[in-house]
Amino acid sequence: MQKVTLKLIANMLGISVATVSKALKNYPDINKDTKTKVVNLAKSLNYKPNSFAQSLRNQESKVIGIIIPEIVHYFFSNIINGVITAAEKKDYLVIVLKSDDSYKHEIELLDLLVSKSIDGILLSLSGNTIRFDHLKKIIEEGTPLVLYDRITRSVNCSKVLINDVKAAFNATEYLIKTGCKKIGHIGGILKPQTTIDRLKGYRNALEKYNIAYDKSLVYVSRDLSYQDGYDLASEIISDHPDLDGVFVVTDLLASGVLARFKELKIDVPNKVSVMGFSNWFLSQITSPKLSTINQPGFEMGEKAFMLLYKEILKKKEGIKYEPEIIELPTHIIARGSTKT
Amino acid sequence: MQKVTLKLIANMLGISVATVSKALKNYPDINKDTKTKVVNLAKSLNYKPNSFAQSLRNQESKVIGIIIPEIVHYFFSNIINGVITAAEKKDYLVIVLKSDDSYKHEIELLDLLVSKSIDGILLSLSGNTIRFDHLKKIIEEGTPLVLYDRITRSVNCSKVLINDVKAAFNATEYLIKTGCKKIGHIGGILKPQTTIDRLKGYRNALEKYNIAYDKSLVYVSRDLSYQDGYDLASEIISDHPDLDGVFVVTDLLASGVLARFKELKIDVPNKVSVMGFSNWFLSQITSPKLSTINQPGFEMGEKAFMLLYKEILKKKEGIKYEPEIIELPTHIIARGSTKT
DNA sequence: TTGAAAGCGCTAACAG
DNA sequence: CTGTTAGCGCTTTCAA
Repeated sequence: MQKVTLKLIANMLGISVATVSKALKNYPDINKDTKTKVVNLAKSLNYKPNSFAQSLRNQESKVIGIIIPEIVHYFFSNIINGVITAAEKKDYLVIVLKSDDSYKHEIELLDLLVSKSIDGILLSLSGNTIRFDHLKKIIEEGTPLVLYDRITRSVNCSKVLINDVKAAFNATEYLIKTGCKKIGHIGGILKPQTTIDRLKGYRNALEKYNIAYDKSLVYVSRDLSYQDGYDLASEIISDHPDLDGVFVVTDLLASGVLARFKELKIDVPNKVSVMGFSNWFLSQITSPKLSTINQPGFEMGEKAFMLLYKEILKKKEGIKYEPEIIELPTHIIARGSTKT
Repeated sequence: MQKVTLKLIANMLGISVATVSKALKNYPDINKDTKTKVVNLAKSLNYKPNSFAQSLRNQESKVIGIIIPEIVHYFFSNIINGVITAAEKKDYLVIVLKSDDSYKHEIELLDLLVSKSIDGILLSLSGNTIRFDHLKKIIEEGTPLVLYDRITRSVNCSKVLINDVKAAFNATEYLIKTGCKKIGHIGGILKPQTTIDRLKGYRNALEKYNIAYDKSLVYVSRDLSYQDGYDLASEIISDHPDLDGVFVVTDLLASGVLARFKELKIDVPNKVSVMGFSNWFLSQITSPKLSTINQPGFEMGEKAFMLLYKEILKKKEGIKYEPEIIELPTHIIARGSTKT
């Protein structure tokens, strides 16, 4: 099948390639007749510009890349969904890559994306990224980069995030205000900043209400899995039989806690209240339903893309771009796993 | 920042662009010394070939596209995960697009992908796609296309699927064998073939065990949502108080059914057994845990990519490719929502 | 063993 | 209003 190029059209019409190109691009200095002729022929031949040639010429691909720690993950898929939705509106395509929470892999993927000359990159740090030279390099080389969710303060670029300290503070405060006195915390080792911030919020709340911080009430989950929540629930309750509340760093983990408590016939919320974090879908179907903090994934994806898009435009126009940081609001969703 | 091209390297070394290109590509007819010099300089300058120029020359992009009905969806994200994982091993990047179950949108996206000259397309039909000319056109135009999960028999291309009839038959048979006599079915209106096939499997099983098919026992969900399952559960049990089993077309829907039955104090599985389909993660955390059919999403994604990859290679070599169809096995996962 | 030249398809400055 | 020309960066044939 003969492929349709500007040249072909030009030859058929006996005019030059340049004229055809201009006619198709609505240049003002083209005869109306010529233009109609070209446009019609192009349409009837089903002409599609060769995007490689265009990209080569224009130095832009209309493709961005997103690197995400995990794909099968309620919160992260919401982010992807937000990004794809926003990107589509601006005629951008999205290449999705997963870091599997590996620092090394993250470096490789970033490199891969840069070598493909995508127009920009959206990144949520792997749970094991501790140095940031690879990010700085990318920014220096001129590829727009926006961090979302798992960010770092050490790199100067646009970011979309929630205030984990504040959100965790609110979660813990809610437990206190609904009558809990001995509140545990199950955190994670991954996601450095996030985890640290949520623990901090938990501590801040205790402090504000004059509850002494007890290190033995803080547990650490290896992998934030359902199973791990299940196991840690046994531990925490046998270590602290008088526990009456627990703030869990993520809903999946919290649902494991809930399941184990149920088996142990521990009354939730009357004996122990459980507060999750993220508002995953599954928090609506546990029994009792899980109280949690809403973490707006879709919106985070949308905003992250918009920041990146703005930066791409500025870059094209040769204007310096000042990084922006967007903090998305969170709020408590009270359900059956906490007292009223 | 000066960008590193073959030309730059050639100038620095006082040799020609062609020689540099060949040296970097391990051509046999290059002087060893020249080669080392080139390779070293390229490395020290951190040379990255311009992928647009390469694509333009070589007519290949090493990028494929996948169109999926929904992003935030346990089964589908597993598929995406499988595709991305397999693609990465072969140095392919994956553009992810969602059709939102819209036929019109599906056509547009396909068009978009083709115009970007990606190397191949993976597609799961939207729930509203009833004509297939757009697919045939793509195949004719020479873009490799592989259908997965929601396929159609009307298009001659490679496919990866499960046998929905058989799987639904097994599911229903399992209910019968564990003592259910009056078995309902909750199906969907979307996913034409899948839905139809699962209903068929249900009917086949009834027939085999001489249970009369009763149309009034078959319910249709609009959107396969949790809420819809919840609502339909009320309906089915009030219409048929003596119901003792129900085969539900998807786990999410089934979990809604389970929740409603629990509220109504209907003993699952002793009064009514519930069988889901897909083995979503959430089926492990309902109470009781949901018995279901395992649908291997990750593997489906992997296989779909491999078929596409084979086809892309064949196309490059100019060899005709015969479509292949891979049927993935499914099996019953018996949990607490069915009798033993 | 090397390099000149052509060309992938498109765009844009400039001349006519 | 139209066409010529140059060039984006790379690959490959063919001649030297």
